[in-house]
Amino acid sequence: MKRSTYATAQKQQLLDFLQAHHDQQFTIGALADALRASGFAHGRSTVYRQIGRLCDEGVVRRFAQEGSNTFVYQYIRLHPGCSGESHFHLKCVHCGKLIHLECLHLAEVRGHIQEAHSFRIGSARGILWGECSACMGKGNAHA
Amino acid sequence: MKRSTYATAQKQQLLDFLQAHHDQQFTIGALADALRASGFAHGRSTVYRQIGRLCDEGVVRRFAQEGSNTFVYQYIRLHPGCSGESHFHLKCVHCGKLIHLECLHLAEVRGHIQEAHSFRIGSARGILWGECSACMGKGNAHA
DNA sequence: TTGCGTGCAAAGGTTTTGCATGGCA
DNA sequence: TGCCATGCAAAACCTTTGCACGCAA
Repeated sequence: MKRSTYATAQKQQLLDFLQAHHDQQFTIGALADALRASGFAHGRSTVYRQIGRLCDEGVVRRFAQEGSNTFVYQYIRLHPGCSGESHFHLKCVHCGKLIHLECLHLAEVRGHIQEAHSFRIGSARGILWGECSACMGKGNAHA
Repeated sequence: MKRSTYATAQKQQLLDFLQAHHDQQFTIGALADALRASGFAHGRSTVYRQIGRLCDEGVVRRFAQEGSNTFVYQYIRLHPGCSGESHFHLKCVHCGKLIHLECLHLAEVRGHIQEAHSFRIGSARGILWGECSACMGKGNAHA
């Protein structure tokens, strides 16, 4: 199911960078800057286009931050033995950190919601927003 | 903690409209149009400003839709006896419908995640995206 | 050699801001 | 009467698109 694709240096560098920082989120501008520093001159359009492709492929996810209207992007690490059903993400509102959860307790939740509430949580969509332990300590304000 | 505020017709109409359609989401443009039809000429800037205020107050929430870069807004109905702890939302990826859930089973989940995974789900942030029963029947494609 | 990928610049669309006017208190 | 809210228009911003060149296959 691979399309016609060329393996370009830009594409590889972008993917490498995202994988290396899989628990962080980046704006397009930040990505372009970071990659420029890596030695290649990445145009913004290219980053947009590559990111768009990665989003389509499900490798990267786009998030909206509260209070901002620029989107951030983040690599979604898919564990080899990930069942999907029991796979959830916790995402910190403050720092954007993404925590991957493989927990049977949560698999049960998915089933419960489907049966008791007639609602099917998408396998890649089990994301709960909240506050990570690091940010909890810093006394960040909002709920 | 109310600020200095004047009760204007526009403000009231906007809130009324959002409350009356609390399970639907709207773009700013759609809101402006709908309100214009209601007899008042709502300028876009005003809608933006009022919506922004409502978001700050927690009465309205802003969502980003996949594949679109315009935001949608939705009234968040807060039930009188809502504990917060057991209050979750299910939001349909397809139609945007927001289902309010008061379920003890989920309250337990919140506790579990906090204890076992050191992560605190915000009381107003327990939102799970998926597919509602109506859209499931329509055979909508994506996960 | 073919045609996709890239980068620049321009276009497109959404959201924010400045400023004069109008309406609530 | 004072001052916030409104609405128009312009500005600011992010994202997408057009086009010519470069590079992978």
